[in-house]
Amino acid sequence: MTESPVHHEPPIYRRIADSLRSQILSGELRDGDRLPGENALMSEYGIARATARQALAVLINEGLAVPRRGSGVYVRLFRPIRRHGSRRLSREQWGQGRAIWDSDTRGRAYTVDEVHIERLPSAEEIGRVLDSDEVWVRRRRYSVDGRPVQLAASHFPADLVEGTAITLPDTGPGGVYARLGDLGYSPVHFTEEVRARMPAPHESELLRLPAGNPILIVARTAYTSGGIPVELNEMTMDAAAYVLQYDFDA
Amino acid sequence: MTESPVHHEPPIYRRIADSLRSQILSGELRDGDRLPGENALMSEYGIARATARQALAVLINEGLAVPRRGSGVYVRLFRPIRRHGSRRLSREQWGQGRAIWDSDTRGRAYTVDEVHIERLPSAEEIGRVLDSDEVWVRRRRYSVDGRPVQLAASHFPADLVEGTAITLPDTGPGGVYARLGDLGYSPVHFTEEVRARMPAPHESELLRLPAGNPILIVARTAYTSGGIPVELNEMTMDAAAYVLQYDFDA
DNA sequence: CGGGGCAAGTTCTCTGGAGACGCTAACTCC
DNA sequence: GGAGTTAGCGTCTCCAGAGAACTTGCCCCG
Repeated sequence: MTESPVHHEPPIYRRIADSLRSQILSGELRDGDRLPGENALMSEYGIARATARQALAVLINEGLAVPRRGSGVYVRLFRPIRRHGSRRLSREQWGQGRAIWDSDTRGRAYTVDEVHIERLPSAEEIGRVLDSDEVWVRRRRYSVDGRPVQLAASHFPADLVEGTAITLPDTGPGGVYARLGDLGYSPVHFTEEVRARMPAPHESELLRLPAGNPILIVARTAYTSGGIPVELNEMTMDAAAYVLQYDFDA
Repeated sequence: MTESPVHHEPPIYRRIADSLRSQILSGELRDGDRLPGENALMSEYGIARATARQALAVLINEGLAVPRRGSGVYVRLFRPIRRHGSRRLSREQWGQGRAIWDSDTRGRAYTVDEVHIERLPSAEEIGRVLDSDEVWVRRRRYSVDGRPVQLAASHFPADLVEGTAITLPDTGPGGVYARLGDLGYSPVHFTEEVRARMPAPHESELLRLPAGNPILIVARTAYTSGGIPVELNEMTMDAAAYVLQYDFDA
């Protein structure tokens, strides 16, 4: 019809956000630096407060900035350390990873906050995967420096692990996978990984997250080399600020 | 405003958002349904337009709703299919997964849009991991139904794959891992998985995403059973709408 | 019956203003 | 010098209004 190919300029708030983002990603603004506040943006660009807020909201939304009420908006550049070196992973040791929390910190040990163990009738999907009517469920909460970052629920076929330390809070040296090895289920193979970014439904209390906070869901199933499913693990993680790095020494 | 603030009560826009979210997650509102629009919320709750927009923005932000200009805001419930059954994965077959796009569709074949192959001097980090000065880089773009969803860059030590089909666009039957197997590097072990949610810096053109769109970065390193690193793969995915499910038949 | 144009409905962008609340640093007092 | 208080600053929430841009369905016309 008319001149529709008018290359529309992006709206003001987006141009400001793009400018700030490029300053962050280029290194001009560093992690922890304070972004220009609402008043500064208002006077600098001659815009209304709501527009300035909108520009900052873009960066906050993207996770590049964190607002602190009464103080300002600060850069939160999250540069994950990808790896420490080239190390070979033997499959049995999976699950002994370390967590890297934010870029400037050394690896810190995962700590397990809470452990709940139950014997339950298995839900439909879990029963189908594990081929078992009853399962032992290990629920664990992991924290890094006291901040909860991960919920994990591992399901084991009841008849397989009955009477072993897997049904106890303390699984002993080497953890669950060592106990599975004691039972002859070793090495363990992992399959069917699922990644989904979803708003948190109600797990918020345990992770101390507001409802709707984006979380990363990872499901992993473990099979013995004989093809027997021995574990179904579902991890719910605060994805916005979380990087998990496996770093195997042995 | 005259009323004194109740101590810990969430703001209006958040209460509305919570209400809508619970309707979505409970199934009361289904995928594709139209949410009440700005005008409807304004009259229903007696609020200003900006407040209604703010409530809807929460859900849009969380990925539970998608706005369509001139039409409305629609529920976009993303219910990932977790798994098809219990199948054992042999490690060599990793990389032959299928993608499930949205919950109500059957698995669709990944299609590779673009393939670029280069021999390059390896960047610092890649060189350290692969222990090689030069690498062959395979860049691929994957699409599902014509929509680009994933960029992948796989790096191989140059001396290891020189002259093989790995340096060609078409790697032949079985793909890259079969060719690695031909070379005697089989089975392949994967380690050091990294997950990070980041705003897209500039890859936007290939994935047709706006800058700042959240993407999921996954890095995976492959080692032979002898501990030789043979591949460093970095995947950049549109995480907001993406679920990758590995489903191995053999 | 098909196509073009129009109008209603909806979201998007932006303006201006106001009170509440949290943080911080300067200040006062002991 | 140390501790408590206070004022200023900055973000958070919400109000009211208006034009632009886009979608959709309806109506008119050939």
